[in-house]
Amino acid sequence: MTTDQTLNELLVKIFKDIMEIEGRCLIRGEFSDMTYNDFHVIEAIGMQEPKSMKTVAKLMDVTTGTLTKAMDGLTDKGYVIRERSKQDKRVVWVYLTEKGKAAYKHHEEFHRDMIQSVKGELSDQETTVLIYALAKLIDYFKEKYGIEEE
Amino acid sequence: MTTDQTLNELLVKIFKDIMEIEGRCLIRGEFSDMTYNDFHVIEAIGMQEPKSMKTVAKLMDVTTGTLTKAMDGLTDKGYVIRERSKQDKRVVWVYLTEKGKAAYKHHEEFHRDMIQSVKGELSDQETTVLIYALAKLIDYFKEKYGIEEE
DNA sequence: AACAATAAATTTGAACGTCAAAGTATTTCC
DNA sequence: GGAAATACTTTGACGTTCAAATTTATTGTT
Repeated sequence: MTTDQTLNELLVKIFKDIMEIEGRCLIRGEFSDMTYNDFHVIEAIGMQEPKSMKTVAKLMDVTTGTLTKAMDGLTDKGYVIRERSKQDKRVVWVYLTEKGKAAYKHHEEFHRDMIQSVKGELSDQETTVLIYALAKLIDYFKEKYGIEEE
Repeated sequence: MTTDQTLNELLVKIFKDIMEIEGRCLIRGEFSDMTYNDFHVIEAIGMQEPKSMKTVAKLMDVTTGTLTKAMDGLTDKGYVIRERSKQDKRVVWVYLTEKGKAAYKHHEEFHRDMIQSVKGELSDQETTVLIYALAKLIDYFKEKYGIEEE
């Protein structure tokens, strides 16, 4: 087995594992009525001020139509509040309820835990190489495929 | 910026990029009638001998019902051949057509390019460390979350 | 040999995520 | 005031997924 094959298989497997672990760890307990996508919407809304639908849709790289549907579910389930702007009545502001903020923190905590776990398993030197390699890969993507920052 | 934040952001970004690039690079030209999922089915079928529906479904971690639907599309589009076994008439064998094999290679090439770019940027020693680090992470995931090999 | 249990695949019905395109209400600009 | 642009929602279509029901075939038991 060449190192190329090994590296490829490891990357593919890491990818798959993280997907599976994220689903398994996030959607449980008080958050079992949520979907994987719901967490990403909540992440995009953020903890700070309200955002317009347009802004959130851009952050997520989806159409506003798609977002409207997702937001229907999140407001029904009590994670998000939708409010028509009074200044500009075309605009709808969305922001997290307390429940929504709890979900945000739950998601954030998962990521923090995962990073801690990763770092706990690696030496400082290994962590450095990992960060370097990932950054290289992102640079390469940007150069070759023109992937832009959001 | 702490290394924790860096690592988290890199991982999140890598995920997003790979999803976007894979979609953008794979589904084009002669393969523009395919979906992202189609490529994963084709990968699971493989270039070698035929596989049963059951086997492919297990490899992909989906129900056979889900796979049947995906396979409907792939046979219609001419990437896969379905044949009922004569030994055991419950079993259906699936295997790639020439077109299917071309799609397999197209997908494989994308991954090879990606790996080459990573390796091109790293020294032999760094590559060794990276492989070691990734393997360690996978072991850790398996232990902590019980993620199993397919 | 008959019958029950098991097995492989397909079908059905439901839910979700996605987009493009059409529709509604509002604002901006000339 | 009217045309164009904007923000959002709705609609219709398709893809992915599952659980559960169904069909067909094989295996195991008595």
